[in-house]
Amino acid sequence: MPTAPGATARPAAGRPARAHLADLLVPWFDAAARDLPWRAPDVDPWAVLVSEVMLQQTPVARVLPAYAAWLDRWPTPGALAADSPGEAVRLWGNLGYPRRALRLHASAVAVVERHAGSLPTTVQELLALPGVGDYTARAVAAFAYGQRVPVVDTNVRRVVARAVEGQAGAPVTRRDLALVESLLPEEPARAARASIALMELGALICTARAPRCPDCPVQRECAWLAAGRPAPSTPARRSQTWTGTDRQARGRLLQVLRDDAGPVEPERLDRAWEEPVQRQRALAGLVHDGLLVRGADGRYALPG
DNA sequence: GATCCGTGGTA
DNA sequence: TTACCAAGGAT
Repeated sequence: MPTAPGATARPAAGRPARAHLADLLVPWFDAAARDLPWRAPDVDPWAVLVSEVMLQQTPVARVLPAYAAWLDRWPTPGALAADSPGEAVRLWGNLGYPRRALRLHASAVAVVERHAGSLPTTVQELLALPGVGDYTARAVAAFAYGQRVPVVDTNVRRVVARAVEGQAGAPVTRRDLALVESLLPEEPARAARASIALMELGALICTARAPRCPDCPVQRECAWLAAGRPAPSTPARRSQTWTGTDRQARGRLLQVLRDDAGPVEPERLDRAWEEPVQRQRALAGLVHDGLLVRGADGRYALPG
C-alpha cells in the first residue's frame, strides 16, 4: 500500500532529496504497478529479454498478445534458434521495427552457440547479443537477475530530468547512468525494485504529455514541480512526415510477405507500392537487412 | 550525434 | 487532421 502523505519523514536537512526517492517510489510501485506477465516472480530470463525487445518503442498494450504468442511457440532460446528467422519475422506481426525479430532470432542462436542455451547473466555478455543495447542489457540484468545496475530508458530520463534536475527535457549522456545509480538502494533486489518503479512512474504518472503531479508519490521532492513545471527550453524538432517515406514502403511490402504463406510474385509487390524507384530501393533495403530474400525465379520470400 | 528503422493509438 | 508518442538499437 502507498505511504500516507505526511507519514513519511522528510529528508534530514542538507540530505539530497534524491537519496530519498527510492523510499517513496517502491511503496508506490507495490500498490500501483500494472500486473504485467513479464513481471511475474518466476518469469524466465529469456521471457524477460523477449518482453524488453518487444517493448522497444512499442506500447505495452500491443506487446501483450505478441509476447504470449511468441513464448507459447518458442519457450526457450533453443526453440527459437531451431526455427527460421522468417518465421520470427512472421510472428512478429504488426509490432513494428521487424529487424527486432531478426535480431531476437540471432540472439537465440548466439545463446545456443555461446552460452549452451541459457541466457547470460552479465551486462557485458548481454550487450554482446544482437539487438541488445545499453537499456535492454541492464533491464534484463536488473529485472531477470535482480542485479543492482542503473536502468535508463526514456521514462527514467524524463523522471530524473524533472524530479532531480528540474528540467522538462534533459540531454542523453553517460552522466545519466551515474546519476540513476546514485538513486538506487544498496541492496540489489531493492535496487532492481527501485529501477522498475522509476520506469513505472514515468509510464503512469510522470508522463511526457500530461503528467499527473497530484498523484505523484515524489511530488514533494520534485524539482520540476517546485519550479512551476517550466516548459522545455529547446523546442522539439519536427518529426518526419510519414506518408510516402521509405519506411512506409518497407512496411507495406513486408506486410505482403507476412500475410502470405509462401513466396510472392513481384506483381503482388508492385501493387503494394506502385512507385517503382522507391519500391526497388525499399526491396533492396529489406534484402540487405535480411528481412526478405529474392529467389532465382524472381519471387520474394521471408528468410528461411 | 544525427538519422534511419514500423505501427497504431491519442488529443 | 496532424503531430506526438510508445520500456531503443545500429550505423
